[in-house]
Amino acid sequence: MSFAELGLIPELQRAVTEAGYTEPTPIQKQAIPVVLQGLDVMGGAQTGTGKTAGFTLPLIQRLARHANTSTSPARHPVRALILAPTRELAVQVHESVQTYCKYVPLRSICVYGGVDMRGQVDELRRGVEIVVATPGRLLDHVQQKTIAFNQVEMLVLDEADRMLDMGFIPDIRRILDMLPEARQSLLFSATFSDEIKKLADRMLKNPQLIEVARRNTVSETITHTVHPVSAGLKRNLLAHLLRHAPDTQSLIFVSTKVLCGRLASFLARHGIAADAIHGDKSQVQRSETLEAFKAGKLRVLVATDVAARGLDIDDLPMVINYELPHTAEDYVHRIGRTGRAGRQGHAVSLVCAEEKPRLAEIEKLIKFQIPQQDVPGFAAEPDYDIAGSSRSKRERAGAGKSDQEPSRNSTTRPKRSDKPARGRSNPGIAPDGFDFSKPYESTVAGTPLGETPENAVIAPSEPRPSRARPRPVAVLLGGLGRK
DNA sequence: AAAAAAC
Repeated sequence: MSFAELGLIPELQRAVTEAGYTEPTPIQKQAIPVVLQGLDVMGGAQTGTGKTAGFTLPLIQRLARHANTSTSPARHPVRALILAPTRELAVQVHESVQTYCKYVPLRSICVYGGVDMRGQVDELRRGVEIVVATPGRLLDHVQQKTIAFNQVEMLVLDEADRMLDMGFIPDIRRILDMLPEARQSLLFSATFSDEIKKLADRMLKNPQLIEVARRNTVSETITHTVHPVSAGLKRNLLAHLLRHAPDTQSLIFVSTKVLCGRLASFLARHGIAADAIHGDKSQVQRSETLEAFKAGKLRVLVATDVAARGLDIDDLPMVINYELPHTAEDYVHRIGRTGRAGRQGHAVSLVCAEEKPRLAEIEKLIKFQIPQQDVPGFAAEPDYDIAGSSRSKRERAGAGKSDQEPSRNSTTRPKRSDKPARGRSNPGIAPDGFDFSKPYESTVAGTPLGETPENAVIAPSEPRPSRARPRPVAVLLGGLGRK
């Protein structure tokens, strides 16, 4: 089966061939003919299945029926709207649009926040048929009257379930209310919850259901590994793993923005080309970092779940879950960044005792047990199997050390008990005295070395200069009801 | 539970 057989016009076939594709993926085989007919679509597909080309190609062809070669802006009204939940995702979809528009006289733009509006306004004024956007900035343009929706023929909602999670639904509703009734609409979502169905009812007319690759299944080309490890040794283990795979580019997921930045600078300070991407970084930084990673200038990208879904990085061989995600579904999304398009991929998870329930949930969802592998020198403490009870946490906090009982922390910080208690003999303190498992506590430079395994690879480095912290310790502890 | 997204 070729793209020509799906009914694509020569201009698109040529662009597809030049992009290096010969055979349509299952979702493309299903979606392209249906969209070409002008029907509404409710689509369920994982990322990495070719979903984006599955809707951009027929969308472009529909618009190309009446493409206008005039240079007059008035001849280039907005005719298609594609909405995505994150800026990176919008950029990526737009790249696909641009690739396939190469031999078709249609103009497109990507519109998102965090950057100056003027450039976008100028481009809109010159006339564009296809707008790829994140909802907030799009509404901003509506308010400024720099965009008009009265000629919109097609609407695509990508990653609708994520939009829902992110609270975009009111924005989506407002946009829907402004669009012409007579239009073709496509909705893509990884899950079909009641809320998604409600949105689909409102947005789609007589939708064709397209679903490939059963939801929450993972690619067969990915090998999964769990390394049991105590929380305090995680970053040492990470450095160890990275060192033993020197030519491997990897994407590392953490669950908070603070840890994200700290882990990246920790790795960078130890000679690994690493940077961080998360929502508190400026959009310029986010774009530059992602580009540097894609270009191979960074070996390691540390990310929050901003990067969990949809991001397409070619040939990414390894994803590491520094912390397991809080919902099992996010595991599927995160590791979906590797092993794409039939390639081999590795999904490695560093799991401490408190995360075992999450691991069980993940294994239930993906329907198989992930092999566990102890790394010599980093194996989790004996009570690894005792998940959850605060008593075991307290014991664990002092595990292997008899000289000091860090009772202060273990009793006053119940919510952070999965992190190692602070103390002189805490193995969570690295040789440089930097304990980044404690987001809000400053670490005194020159803290005596903890019990680091013999084969730990952290090189000694300069004591970290003490610097101002965003929030004083006393305030935080007070807030948690200390004493 | 945390993350993301408009100014």
